[in-house]
Amino acid sequence: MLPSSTVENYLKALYHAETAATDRRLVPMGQLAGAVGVAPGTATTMVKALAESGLVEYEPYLGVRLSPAGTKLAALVLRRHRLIEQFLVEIMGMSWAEVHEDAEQLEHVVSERLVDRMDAMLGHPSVDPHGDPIPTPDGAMATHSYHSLLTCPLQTTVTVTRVADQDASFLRFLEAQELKPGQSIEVEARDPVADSVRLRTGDERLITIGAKAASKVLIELG
Amino acid sequence: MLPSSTVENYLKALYHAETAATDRRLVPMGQLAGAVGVAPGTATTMVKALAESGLVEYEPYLGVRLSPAGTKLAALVLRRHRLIEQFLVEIMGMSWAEVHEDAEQLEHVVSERLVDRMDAMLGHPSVDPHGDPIPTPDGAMATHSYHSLLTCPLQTTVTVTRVADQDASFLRFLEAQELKPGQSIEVEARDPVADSVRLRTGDERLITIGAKAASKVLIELG
DNA sequence: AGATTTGTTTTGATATGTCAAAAATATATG
DNA sequence: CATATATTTTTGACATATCAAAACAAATCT
Repeated sequence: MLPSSTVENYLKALYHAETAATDRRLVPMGQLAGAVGVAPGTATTMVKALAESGLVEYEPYLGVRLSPAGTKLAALVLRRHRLIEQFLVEIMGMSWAEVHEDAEQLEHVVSERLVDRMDAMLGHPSVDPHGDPIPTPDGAMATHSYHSLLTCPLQTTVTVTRVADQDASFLRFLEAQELKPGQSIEVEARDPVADSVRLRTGDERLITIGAKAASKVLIELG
Repeated sequence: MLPSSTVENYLKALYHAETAATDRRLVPMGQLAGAVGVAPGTATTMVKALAESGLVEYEPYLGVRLSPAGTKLAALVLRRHRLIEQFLVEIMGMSWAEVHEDAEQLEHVVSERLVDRMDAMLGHPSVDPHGDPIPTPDGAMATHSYHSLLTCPLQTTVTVTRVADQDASFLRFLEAQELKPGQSIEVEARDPVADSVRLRTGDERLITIGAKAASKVLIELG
């Protein structure tokens, strides 16, 4: 039986929660419920069903983690999602700030045939418009540990490679400030008291952003 | 409240049933249930709910017809469906025989933004790959009465303009026989006893097809 | 430790969409 | 026109996914 879009959304949320966490602990139910947007009790019910199907491992009162099967399924959903985003931007000329919602719907209905076709038209891309890696058809995802504008060395040219946030207004802000993946910048200074980071963009403009925003802009040295 | 895909499918089935019928009678429940692929009782329940929402007019034991509001909604679903099919064929290079299933899923989730973008990329097409007319954004559909290979004059050059069937193997057959919309042919003869129609294709091949198949190939004179 | 707060599970309901089979109605046949 | 056949509706049930609020467990704080 193929997983409903509801199941796919729970698995995706778990995948994100697990990769966001530094350690390998269980994801608490409250967090999962919040991520999926349901009441806590609903998440409990659903997780018990997922455990029944072998997609997750569930420890009552402690939390839940994806099983190998669940991890693979989640990766395939992400593959669809990210290929769709790349397609919407590259082929259909949509803004990287507005494709997330569309991809969120389409990821549950596109056929494998369609995904393969998009993949081919895009030349088998390895990342989506936000720099997120696109898993392979067998569910393997390149894992890369990034610096962010909050952790990288100062006064050094770095390249934005990934943005860990899908919020449209944040993405539009980054676009306006020339902070999209691929663009080069330099961190001038950080001010822990003001909770801010001062940047010098490629065209020599100086801008200051908050620490939380800075932590979402992932970079590579050079 | 926006209509679920289930509702959209019922409306679409009714639209097809109504335009397929020569007269303007009510669509019987059994036919609707068959078209949607549910048990008769299920259709009754659903139709009562649709009537409640003002999308159909329901006459117990007699049948059901779309209300003006229901007709418009159905036309908008068809608009999405047909634009998607055209997009999959023209932009994504998929076969006209295989796009129906994908469109059937996508039609319920594409955003208006996405539909508009496809429409623009395609140059605001008036028909889809099967020659079916694409309704306008306000739900207006060009109605055109066609001849078919079963009713058109003999020994006269005609152009295939529309195919009233979505079956993949039938469409592949037509493609192989050079009977896609746009291609010119001539009806040599009809044999009522053998229930067949003999055609001369553009490249002078002679082929014979059954009357039922012939009735699904719609044409224009010249 | 005992009490409070926080987080989780259970319980009882609800909404949507579906089926099988019994009951009701309409249509066709002799 | 009365009965047999078709179709349609009703009924009772089920699956999925959800919530609110009560019950329960764990962690935290004097």
